[in-house]
Amino acid sequence: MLRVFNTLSNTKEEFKPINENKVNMYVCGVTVYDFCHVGHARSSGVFDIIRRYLLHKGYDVTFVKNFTDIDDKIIKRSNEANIPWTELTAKFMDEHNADMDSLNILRPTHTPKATDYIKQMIEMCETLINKGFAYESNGDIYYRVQKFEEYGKLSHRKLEDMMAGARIEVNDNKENPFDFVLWKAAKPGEPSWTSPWGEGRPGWHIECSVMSEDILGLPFDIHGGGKDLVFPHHENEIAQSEAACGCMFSKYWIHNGFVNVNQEKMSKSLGNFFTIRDVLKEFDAEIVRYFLLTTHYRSSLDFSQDHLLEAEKSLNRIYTMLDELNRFNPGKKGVDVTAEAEKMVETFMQKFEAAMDDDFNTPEALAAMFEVIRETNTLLASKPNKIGFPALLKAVETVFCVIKSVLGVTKYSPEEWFRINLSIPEDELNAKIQARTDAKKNKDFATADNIRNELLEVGIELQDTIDGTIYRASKIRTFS
RNA sequence: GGCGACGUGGCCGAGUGGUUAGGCAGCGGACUGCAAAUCCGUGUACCCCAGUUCGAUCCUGGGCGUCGCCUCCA
Repeated sequence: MLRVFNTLSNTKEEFKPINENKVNMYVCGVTVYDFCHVGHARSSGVFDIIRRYLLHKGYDVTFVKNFTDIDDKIIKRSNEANIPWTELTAKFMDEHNADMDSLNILRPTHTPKATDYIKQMIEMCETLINKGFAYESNGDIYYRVQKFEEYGKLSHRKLEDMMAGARIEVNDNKENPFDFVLWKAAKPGEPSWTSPWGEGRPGWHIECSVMSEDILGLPFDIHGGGKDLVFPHHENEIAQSEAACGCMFSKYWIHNGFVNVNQEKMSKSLGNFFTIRDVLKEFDAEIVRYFLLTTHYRSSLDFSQDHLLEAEKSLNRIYTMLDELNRFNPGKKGVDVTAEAEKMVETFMQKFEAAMDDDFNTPEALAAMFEVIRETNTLLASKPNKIGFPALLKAVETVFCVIKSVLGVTKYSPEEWFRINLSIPEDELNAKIQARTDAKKNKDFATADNIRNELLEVGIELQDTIDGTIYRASKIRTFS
């Protein structure tokens, strides 16, 4: 039984989709005016894994992630760069997609853009005005927060409490300082659309209300995003959508924790962010993806080079096992490990699903995977015979098929993984390995060790096995 | 000021009212020409104080500390 933590109830709840086998989910995407940073990677990674696990459970998942392609920051940035805002947003949508692809994040089923839904946003404004939930003021349209009795139910705060500690700016156009804008009148020179209230453009929150309803219908199953969106963004979405339709908006609300740098939230405003692009120059995308799995999605995740290096070592351990498995030649002698292999898969599946069923506990799921790795290494050391080895191979394939499809890591073959960072031509390397093998044959261990040390300095590690010498290349890093 | 989260062994990080998380690093052993990889063994861990309990790291109350939301933000 899958249990998910619902921000709305502040508890883990049994997950029961509204329609049998169908899951509709909507995740808030990015405002496209800059490159994505690691915080975006986390959010995207988290919801990708949630989606993949739901698929694994057999659900038919429709996954919507929007692009916010009109807002103050976009206008500002396009003015600064002196390029049309549409060009700016088109560029960063492409860049966003490239980053997400490299992180092995499945493309959403739908990726609506706010500006494609202007008409529907105007209609929702009209509906809300007609129902008394919104009002016009100098060409702006505001949501009348006090009219929506349940306002605050997601973020668990009361309007009165918020008013008491209010530290928000006074705006003469508003009836109440917590009223938020649905539609704003255009200033001269700004991009704008024609509306019943004159030229203007949409406020931020309304796009998600409109696009989710248009594509998924109401209510839908899961609405997600970063923790920082709980208030005001998601609270406001609920107010708009539930007031407009008179029904439930989303059944489950899922929010991911932040990425921290030195105990502080990584954010644009603090300026302590790393773009995905920059991190990928130093670390393979799979390392970044694995790193995201090492902490539960609701906790904050501390971003540092050390943690990425640890993630890399963990992946090395995984690929080492897979490599040794691939290279193993079973003999006539040996043991039949069929029973152990079958038991191993069974135990893994049980532990893996229990972990993921418990609010997508990926660190515990990884622990189950590492148990398979140790067990497999042990079984390999016991020399499986021609009957036992295929059973072991099949068992490991079954396990890693799940790891690949749900967690989205170990997409490489071991050969690829240990070759990504090869720093010298392979011919040259093979020649050196041959020279060392010759030296070893002549008991000239000094020469052999020199060659080995020389290669180690360029990131290539040699290992002697029964079937000859193999190599593993790792990235030479300039820092630390 | 209002609301909330967190504090686990050298580091990271799950979890539980009494019985092994897992990874990284360290130490001892096996293996190796030596290594590496791997396996085996190895750690008086749960911020402080009080309470509930036969028993609390896990429950309750208080304290200290860190962080987040309340303004754009994944």
